[in-house]
Amino acid sequence: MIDQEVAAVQVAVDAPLKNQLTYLQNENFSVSRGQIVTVPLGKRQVRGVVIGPAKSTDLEKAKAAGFDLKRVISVDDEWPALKDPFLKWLEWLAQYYAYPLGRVVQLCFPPLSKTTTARASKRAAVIPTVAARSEHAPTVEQTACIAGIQEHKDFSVHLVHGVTGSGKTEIYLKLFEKVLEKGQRGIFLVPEISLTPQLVHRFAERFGDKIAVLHSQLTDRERTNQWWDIVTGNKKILIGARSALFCPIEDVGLIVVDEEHESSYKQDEKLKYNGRDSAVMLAKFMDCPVVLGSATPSLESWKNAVDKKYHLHQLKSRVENRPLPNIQVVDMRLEKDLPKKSIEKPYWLSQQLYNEMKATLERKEQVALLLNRRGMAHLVLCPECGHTAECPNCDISLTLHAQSHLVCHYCDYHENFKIKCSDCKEGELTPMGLGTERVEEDLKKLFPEANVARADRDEINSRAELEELIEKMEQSEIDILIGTQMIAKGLDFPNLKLVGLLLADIGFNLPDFRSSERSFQLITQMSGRSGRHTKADENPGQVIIQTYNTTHDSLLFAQNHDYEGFVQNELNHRAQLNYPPFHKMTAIRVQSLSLQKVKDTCHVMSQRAHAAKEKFAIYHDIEILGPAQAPMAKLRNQFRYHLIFKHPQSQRLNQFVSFLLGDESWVESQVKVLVDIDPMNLL
DNA sequence: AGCACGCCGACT
DNA sequence: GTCGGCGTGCTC
Repeated sequence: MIDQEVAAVQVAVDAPLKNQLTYLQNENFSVSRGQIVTVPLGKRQVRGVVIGPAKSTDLEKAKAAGFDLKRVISVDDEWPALKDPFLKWLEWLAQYYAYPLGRVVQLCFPPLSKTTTARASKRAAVIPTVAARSEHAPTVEQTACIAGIQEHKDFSVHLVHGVTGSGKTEIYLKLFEKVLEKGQRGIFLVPEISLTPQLVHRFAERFGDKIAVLHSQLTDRERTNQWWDIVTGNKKILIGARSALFCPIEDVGLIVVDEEHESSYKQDEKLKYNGRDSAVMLAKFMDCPVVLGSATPSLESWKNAVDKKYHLHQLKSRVENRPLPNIQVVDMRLEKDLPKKSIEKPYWLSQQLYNEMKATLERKEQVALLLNRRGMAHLVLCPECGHTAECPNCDISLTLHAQSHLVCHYCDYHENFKIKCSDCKEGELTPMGLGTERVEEDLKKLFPEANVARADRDEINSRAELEELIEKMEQSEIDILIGTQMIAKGLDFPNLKLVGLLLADIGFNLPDFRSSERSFQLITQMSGRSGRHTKADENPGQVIIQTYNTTHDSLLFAQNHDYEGFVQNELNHRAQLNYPPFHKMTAIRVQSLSLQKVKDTCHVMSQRAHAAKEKFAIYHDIEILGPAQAPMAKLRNQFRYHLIFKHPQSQRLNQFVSFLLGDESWVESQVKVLVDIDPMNLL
């Protein structure tokens, strides 16, 4: 009697509802788990996924809440029903990331419906047609790595730690070849930024038209067509950014996550999932191997490898024994004491980097400079009264662009730059601090013969523009490239022999426990762009790091190419402070236009948290931090506070948070409470 | 998320 | 009078 069969189903509908809704079966047909259906919801009709038969308790609950059950309207037969390993994965996501299943499920649908007639498009083909290219024989290390992974055909996680230029992509290609031979399909996940034409080209050379690509710059029609190509099995390998995981592919034989350490795998709105972690779980449900690759693995993955949860495969040398670049550190504090040379050199450029640039350009080789800050000046300051121009909507100073515009990098606020100080009406606002725009301008004066190009979010807005830049770099039409972290990832230019990091300090002291790890990764990744194609007997690529803090751990270990030394050192710090990867973290963000409401809500939340911790033995070990102002205390006019919870087990933490937020009725109106599981960004 | 309802100020 | 702005509440 308890679980009596009733002619009703539970449906996850397209609405932000915590639970599934109960619907009666249609008299004319019967639906079951996984099927995509249309159901009535209020005055409209919405799409939903059938999760399973309703139990008598579900019916009673709905009746008690005063609902007259409605009927399923129709089955959407355009889409095949979601198969169980995949649906179970979606359920895991909803549960783990505390997000309504109905909203998670909606990510599995393409934006448009299936096309019946192909229309001619003027846009370039999504997948280029390219000639096959002969491949290099794999190195001993590569062969060992491939063999080590191929021993496993069931679920297993492999961490491939290979220095920059060690040929990780070749390993992925070989592994995918085997997947195709077995008639299975594969997923290749990359951070959005490194999903470049170069990469797609490389896969197209090997697999011809068997690949599909999903990224944010496709039109809705292109995206829909790529989606169907891979779902129907017309195409076999899906290359995509994190959202590609939601493509309901069957018979997956391998998932590869490249640059697994990248924080951009974490989505920081709506469903705040981590693409890397979700890929590992998907592989688990699909029961296939998953490969995580990086030159600088995240501490989370590294610890899993050390603990033998992941299989570790290391590549310690570059292909063809090409040498690793030579890294020098320049102390910028000593620069101002150097005797003045005849040449008028900008203050941000050290003598050493200037000399190397000159020599490199004379050899007709390329230079890339990294400065992780856009604009002309990072802030404008009145020397008379100390007033700085700040964004009225955010807790941040305005950046000067093109000598005329003050821009906020966090919202769309901008105003004209007026020299006269608006505060004391006396002083003149002076540009301070360096940005890529300023560097570009100075470089053009300093090296008038050289072609200088800039790559940052202001200059490169589309895939086409990035493609054009890459093309110019490959053709050596650019001599000096100045860019933000946009240029640090995945790019491979044979003639690039000198890399300069202008201000390595940016990021060393951000109020985020991952700032050292991020700095180490950025320095290592950027250094890895230098001299990738120098032969074993040639001079290695050069890297010059300018800094005011020459003794920072990230710098010293990066200089010696000592990843393992860095992680060991950093793991010790994290262990002492109970930070990830030792403890799991969950952040609860509270935001509102009213500062008082934010504070009040945090206060109540904190009391509830402490009460639960005291009352229940299972929660005694939960660590509660805050409430505190978020480091960006005001953003887009919203005040922001957060609470952070830590515990060694994610399951216990999850339980605690759902207990805290199960009933949100006490939260005042106009206050937003957002949960971030495994946050990557505490700003 | 949508969609309706209801309360207020502004305009024919 | 009524049109339309948005804050609030509800959906099996």
